[in-house]
Amino acid sequence: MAEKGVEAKSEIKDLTREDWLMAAVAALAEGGVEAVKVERLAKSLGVSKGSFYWHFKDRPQLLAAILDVWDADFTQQLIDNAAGLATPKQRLRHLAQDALVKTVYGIDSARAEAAIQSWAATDAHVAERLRAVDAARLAYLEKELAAAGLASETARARAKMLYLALLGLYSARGYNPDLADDGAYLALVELVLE
Amino acid sequence: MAEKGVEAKSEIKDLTREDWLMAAVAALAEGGVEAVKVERLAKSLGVSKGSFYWHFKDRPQLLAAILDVWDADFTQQLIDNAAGLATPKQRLRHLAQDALVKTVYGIDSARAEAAIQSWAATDAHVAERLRAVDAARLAYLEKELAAAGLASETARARAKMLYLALLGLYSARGYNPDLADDGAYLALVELVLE
DNA sequence: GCATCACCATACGGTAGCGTATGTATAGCA
DNA sequence: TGCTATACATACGCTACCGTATGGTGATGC
Repeated sequence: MAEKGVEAKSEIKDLTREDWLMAAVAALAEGGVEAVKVERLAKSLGVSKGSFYWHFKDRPQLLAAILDVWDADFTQQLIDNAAGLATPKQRLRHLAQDALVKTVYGIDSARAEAAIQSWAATDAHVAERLRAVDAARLAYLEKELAAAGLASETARARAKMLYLALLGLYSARGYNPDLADDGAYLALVELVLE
Repeated sequence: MAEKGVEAKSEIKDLTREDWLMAAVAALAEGGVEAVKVERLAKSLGVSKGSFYWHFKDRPQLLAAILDVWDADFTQQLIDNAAGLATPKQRLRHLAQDALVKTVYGIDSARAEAAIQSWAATDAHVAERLRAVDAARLAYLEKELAAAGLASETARARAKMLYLALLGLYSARGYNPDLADDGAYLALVELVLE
């Protein structure tokens, strides 16, 4: 009786490692690292934690995998997406837009970033990885600002302004949407470009 | 034999409610809300939790008291300190300096702020109080920027820029001192003032 | 048609944390 | 010398976690 197509509609299928990972990232974005608990995720996925320990060695391994997902899917593509445009100003504006609207796999990347930020404040490994990401983003901003005609010292300072404001915006998204004003941020981009 | 001066040097004195509170605020600044645990604080204070439950009803009451301390001692004085200066630009510059260097009771107020920020992302009561503080700070910045000669729409947008960047700087202080660059922030203040 | 393997459930021991109940030491005071 | 209040210690039951051990089940190979 049961149809055997490659994928039946929504049969009670086994979970994949990615299912667990995405649930974990979602939990991180919503409640911070302290919300990423094995047994809570299991309940939210409708399985027991026996499933988790099949796909992962332990909780630290899950947390490390979360960072990898964030690094690969939430971080890299930002810069890549803008690379095609002609002028530095266009690229910077496009990058700002991207940084503001992005949701990946249905997860608000701003809240994920904010969660990782505060996570980094208490975990040296996370701090190290985050610093690396920050450095890459800052270097890119600085480069484009210099290409847009700013002196190198000015470009460096203004890159930090842009990035600090972005971090603040990510932080504010979690509790104060009125403050987390995309328009204000875009206005800052214009201001920084003179 | 025992001297009975009002305060002997450092006898094994009983703790006060304030001792507990300050330890709690310090723990919050260093490890976030999740680090504010009754039994951990007790150990760090060299007493048992019997002491805690003498001074406080329960943990929620401690957390509420933390917010009160932050509100009163970390928030209000900032604006008050700048009030005496002559021109709006002077007041804004002084305010920026204050926001950057402030440590209260030996606690880095930036890290405390960052902790409260991420706390607000998962607790509606905290979010509400933080929004009120944000609104007051923003209103002040906007007022001074307008007094410095900016059009009202511009003043509002630039107040948000300044404040978002400050939040970002607070966030970065916890893990990336190079990014949390006071100089860049002060340069932003100047840029915003044209 | 039976063995194997992928995937999951169940049950367990252990820790950290909360709040409560109750005992205890000390100081002030009568 | 006893009475009382303050400030803490100790011991308890409870919950939420982690990780492990072990058993079950359904699909697949042969």
